[in-house]
Amino acid sequence: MSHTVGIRQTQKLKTRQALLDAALRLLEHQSLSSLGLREVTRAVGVTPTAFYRHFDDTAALGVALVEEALGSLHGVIGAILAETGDSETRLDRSVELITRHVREQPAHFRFIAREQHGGVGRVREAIAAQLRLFAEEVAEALAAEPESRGWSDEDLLMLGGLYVDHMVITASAMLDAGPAGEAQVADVTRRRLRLVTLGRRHWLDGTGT
Amino acid sequence: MSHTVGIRQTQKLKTRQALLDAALRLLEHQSLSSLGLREVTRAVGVTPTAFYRHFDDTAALGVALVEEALGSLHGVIGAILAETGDSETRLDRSVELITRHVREQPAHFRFIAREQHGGVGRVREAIAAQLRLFAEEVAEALAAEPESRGWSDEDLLMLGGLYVDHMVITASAMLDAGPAGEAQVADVTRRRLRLVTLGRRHWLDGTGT
DNA sequence: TGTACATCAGTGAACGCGCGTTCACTGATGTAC
DNA sequence: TGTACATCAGTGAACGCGCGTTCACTGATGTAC
Repeated sequence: MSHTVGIRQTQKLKTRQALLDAALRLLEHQSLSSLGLREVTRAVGVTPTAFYRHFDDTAALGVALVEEALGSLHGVIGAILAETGDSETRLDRSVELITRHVREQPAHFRFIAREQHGGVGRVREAIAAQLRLFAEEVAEALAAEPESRGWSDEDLLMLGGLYVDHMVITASAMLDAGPAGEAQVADVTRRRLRLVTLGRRHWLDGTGT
Repeated sequence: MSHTVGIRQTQKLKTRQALLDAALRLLEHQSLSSLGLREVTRAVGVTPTAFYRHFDDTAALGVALVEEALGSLHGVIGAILAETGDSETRLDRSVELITRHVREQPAHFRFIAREQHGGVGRVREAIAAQLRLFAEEVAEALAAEPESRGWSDEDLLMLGGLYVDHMVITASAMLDAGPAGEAQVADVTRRRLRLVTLGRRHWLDGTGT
């Protein structure tokens, strides 16, 4: 029962993480399909063959990066939406949240934006699956709000997807704009979300509810 | 004055177009940063060195593809928005237009979606410039509508950008969904646009206009 | 129209280089008794 | 606790291959007279 993780496993995980970190850094200026296995191992300081102890190929490493980038975000958006306050306040909080995450983890967001429609199928699918999950989580959180009375599940999912797509757009616009243009991107995003909120409020007008 | 284009120039343009066509086909399953110059010339049937008579490198070829893919769309969106009819009809027409273009030119749209945030800076910039232009054109067309009375230029540009971003999202969603899922993507897009239209209608509520 | 020269799109050989993958290996860590 | 064997993360040499780019070239097209 003395399972104190083990020196071997600890070291292996450390190398694996080093490979992921090095790859993420290299991917800031190129896309996954042109990332070389040797390039990554060289950056870490291990032999090319060591790579195979951790991943089958660079596509598998990419899938692991998707998990690392998006896995920790589950629940975060739902938590924001579950907050109280008027719509304007919550909207500001949402934009702040994205801004902060992008500022703290730019490489992760750049990777997701780049590979969402990139050349590696398995990675595209992994990202799509995570974003679909997000959309469903947001839809579920929206369903709990009084403003959603009378909304069909389908329409809630449509709105959830719209919010998620806007998160991605905003994140990648901020990366493109850099720190200097961050405030302007945040401003445009707030106005877009305000317009969506208005649309949401009048969605059922004339439906007789 | 006998400038009947010239055999030499005609042949050169033909080869250039063949390079563009071959590249576009190869780019359906990979991204530009991993596209090889030799791969393209091999597909066309010319020697690798012939490539340099037309482009400095694959990035330059990518920029030419951006022009080919988006250059012809200028005015098209404005024309749709300039049409008359109730908002629901025009919305249907817009979604039909995107659907048709994507079905007819899937490779071009896939290329744009893939390289919008891809690994090649010059191509990213070329796409961003074109999309910014589209947003401005849409904003201008919107400004001419009576529904836009009281709107600031800034808000019109925000709305134009929102429409353009949704075009791109829709196009890439349709490519991901394939012919089978096309109808469903069109349906969700229509509902999203309907929500945006509602928001637009109530944008100035409480402003005193 | 005919001739002599200039242009230039495409050729073909050659280069050095880094790639992904294989293989047998080493030596520290883990396990059974 | 000590010993003998098993495991396995990382090594290092080797392979065949396709890459981007250079260079001097060829021969059809274009131009000047």
